[in-house]
Amino acid sequence: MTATTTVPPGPAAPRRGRPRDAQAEQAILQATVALLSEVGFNQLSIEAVAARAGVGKPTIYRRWPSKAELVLDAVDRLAPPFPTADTGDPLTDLRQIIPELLVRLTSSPVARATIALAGDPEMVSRLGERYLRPRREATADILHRAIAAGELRADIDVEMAIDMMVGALVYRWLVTAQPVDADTARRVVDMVWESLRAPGR
Amino acid sequence: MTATTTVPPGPAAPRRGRPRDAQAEQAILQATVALLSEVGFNQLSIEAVAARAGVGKPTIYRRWPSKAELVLDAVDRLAPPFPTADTGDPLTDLRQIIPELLVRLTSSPVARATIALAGDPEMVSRLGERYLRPRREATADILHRAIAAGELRADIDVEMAIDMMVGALVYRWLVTAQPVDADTARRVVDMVWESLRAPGR
Amino acid sequence: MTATTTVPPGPAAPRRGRPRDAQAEQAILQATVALLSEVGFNQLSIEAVAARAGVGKPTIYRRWPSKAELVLDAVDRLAPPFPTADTGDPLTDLRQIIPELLVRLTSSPVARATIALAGDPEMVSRLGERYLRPRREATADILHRAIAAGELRADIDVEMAIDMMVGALVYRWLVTAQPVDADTARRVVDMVWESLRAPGR
Amino acid sequence: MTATTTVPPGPAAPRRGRPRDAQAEQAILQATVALLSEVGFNQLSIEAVAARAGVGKPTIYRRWPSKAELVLDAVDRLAPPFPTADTGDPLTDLRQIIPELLVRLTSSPVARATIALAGDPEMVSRLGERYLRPRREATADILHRAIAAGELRADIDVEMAIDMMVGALVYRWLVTAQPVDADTARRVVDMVWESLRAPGR
DNA sequence: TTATAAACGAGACGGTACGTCCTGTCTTTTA
DNA sequence: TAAAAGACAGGACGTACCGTCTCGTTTATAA
Repeated sequence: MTATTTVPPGPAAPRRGRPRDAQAEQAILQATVALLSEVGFNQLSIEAVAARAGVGKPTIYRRWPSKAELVLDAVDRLAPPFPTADTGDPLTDLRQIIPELLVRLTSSPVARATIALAGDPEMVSRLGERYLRPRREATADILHRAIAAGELRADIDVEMAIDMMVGALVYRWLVTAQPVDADTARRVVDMVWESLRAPGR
Repeated sequence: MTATTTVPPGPAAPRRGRPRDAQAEQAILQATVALLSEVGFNQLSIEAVAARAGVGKPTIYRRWPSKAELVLDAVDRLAPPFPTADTGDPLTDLRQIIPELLVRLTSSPVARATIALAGDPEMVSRLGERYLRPRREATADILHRAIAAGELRADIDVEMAIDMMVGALVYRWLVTAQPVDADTARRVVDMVWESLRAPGR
Repeated sequence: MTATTTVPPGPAAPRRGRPRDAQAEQAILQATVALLSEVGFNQLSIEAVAARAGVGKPTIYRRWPSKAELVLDAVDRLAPPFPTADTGDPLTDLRQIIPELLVRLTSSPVARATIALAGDPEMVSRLGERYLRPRREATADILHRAIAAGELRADIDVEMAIDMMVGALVYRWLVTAQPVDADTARRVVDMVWESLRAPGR
Repeated sequence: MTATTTVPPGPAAPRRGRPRDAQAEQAILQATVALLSEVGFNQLSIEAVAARAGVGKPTIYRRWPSKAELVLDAVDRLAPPFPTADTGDPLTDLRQIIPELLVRLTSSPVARATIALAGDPEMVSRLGERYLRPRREATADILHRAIAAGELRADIDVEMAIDMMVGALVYRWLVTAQPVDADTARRVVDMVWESLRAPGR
């Protein structure tokens, strides 16, 4: 999604004047990502992004009102494509989707930089809406399928289950400052699955 | 612990010249905490801290080498006192210690500001050493007692169990931007406990 | 004269395409004059002129290559109509023409703005050619008539005499930042006339 | 005179904190003068002055609130030392002082740049107070001595006489964009002197 | 009548400079 | 000798204009 400040009123809005340069936008986002992984969020300056992208500063400010918004867009643009799985077996799906998601996330060059956004509550909710929600919903679907199939208890708190799986891994990554490997991720999935299993299965 | 750059050579060292003003140090830390909760880590400036504390900038730089170190100290100084529990029953202990810890943590005015420190891997490890480790170890002790008592399986990964409990709650707090209440924390504890219980108990 | 960059090749050149909008030109010049008297030459921006005139910036740049040229044209367009006099008596003519000229000049809203153009030698010569020369020549004519009539000495430096009259008044206006009144102007004329009078008259 | 914004309250005011660097001030004024003669007032940027002087921009803004004030000070600092004369004969004094003053003024590398200041009435009065007034008064003294000696009429307007001499020459320099030579200046002095001479001398 | 050509307003473009704020250091006076 | 005060060189901020360049839309002559 593009962070245009003025949204065109409709599909047939003519947008007078010279249109915005799509190449410039690409160059800015790429420069942002490159610099994020080089110097981190706090040391990132709009000035440097403009220089690296070969673009004037106003061209950046015309599109994004702040550094945080720019980084939000850049991270979003660069987010690893969401892994999906529907093998018919929910546990297999989970064992595939969660490790892949977390491994990708925590090995992304901008992942840690993204954390700095979490200092601002507003940014957290923006990140949540654009980045986390779709991934959460896919995971929730799998769990609901498992409940429908009788594999998991019917009274479980699906949201909490997701928080346990994702939270444990993200927290571990954050605190230990080391990437999360697929094996660890799978063990977490199994532990949570075990604690939610329907009795007698 | 105070981050003095020049450590006194011994307990009986007279330290020539005018001694450092302990009041100034207090004022600086208090001003830091106040500003952290007002404007957040990213917007916090040494300049503003000095002004609010009624202190010169060099007085701050003499004691702390960077904004991050200053914040680290301020957060540490303000950290809620660590809750302990040893009722004899490990589950009761966990049900007491974890909710109290998390509720305090996530309602602290500087909690969110602390997150911003996580953007810098160096700061993460510093935070971990000074703040998280003692709390982790107390929790690990409880789990080890439970294993020794035969209440939990002997082959469990204690570190991972802690990450699941704490991570789930921290992640939920971060992502939903809402405080964590004692009831939610207790449910997480119970879920994890259940998944680790020794068979037949 | 309008400072068109591309001069039409002749009076009967049809110039294909849409002709330039005369209304736009008027609006631009008027906006220029208005802004000149409001903010002065140095603070005048093409951007503001375009906005005030309800015109795009290229429409201005298409006609005038620089701010100085635009202001030159605007000043020229607004110059007070040149007073003339030929009563038969040169002193009477001078007493009429010089005060009127100077009073008009120094009370014009753009007069002071014009001074700023004098910072650029190129602009000075342009201003001289277009604005000052015709007025100078009319004044010189009067002095020459006076010489021919034997009222002034034959060996006087006419150019210098003009500089004394006009220069004294312009300088006074510039330095005292007050308008020049007709009475003062007439006294200057009389002083200079006196110092140039033919002996025995 | 130095354009310190905050004037020390008295001669014995200690002024706590690090004092302003006199070398920096010199470097700034010299850089200003150099750039003025290179690019003129309108093209002069504070940025370039700071770079040339090897100084941070705030160091300039701490001392001078605007480009105009800085230039005013630089011009003042560079003003040619005021020529004086008191030979006993007022006409000789005038013939000496006026040409020297005007020749110096109009040949200074920053003279034309100074003209741009005249676009702002405020600057004109500042310039007048600091630069023109003392020179005017010296000239007025000579004329008053001549009146007292009976060489000039008692009823003359001294201010106007000065405006005629100085104004004619400045105007000529401005309009013809050529330097004023000593001979021309002397002829102007003589013309004005002649028109003011007491009858019978 | 239909191209073709040029001007129109709007507004984005790469830039430069603005004047402000903050950085981390250095220098002075006071205690 | 550390304190406060405050100036220092430097660098990034976000803004205002610069002068140029598309855009899509008139408006007029030429084919």
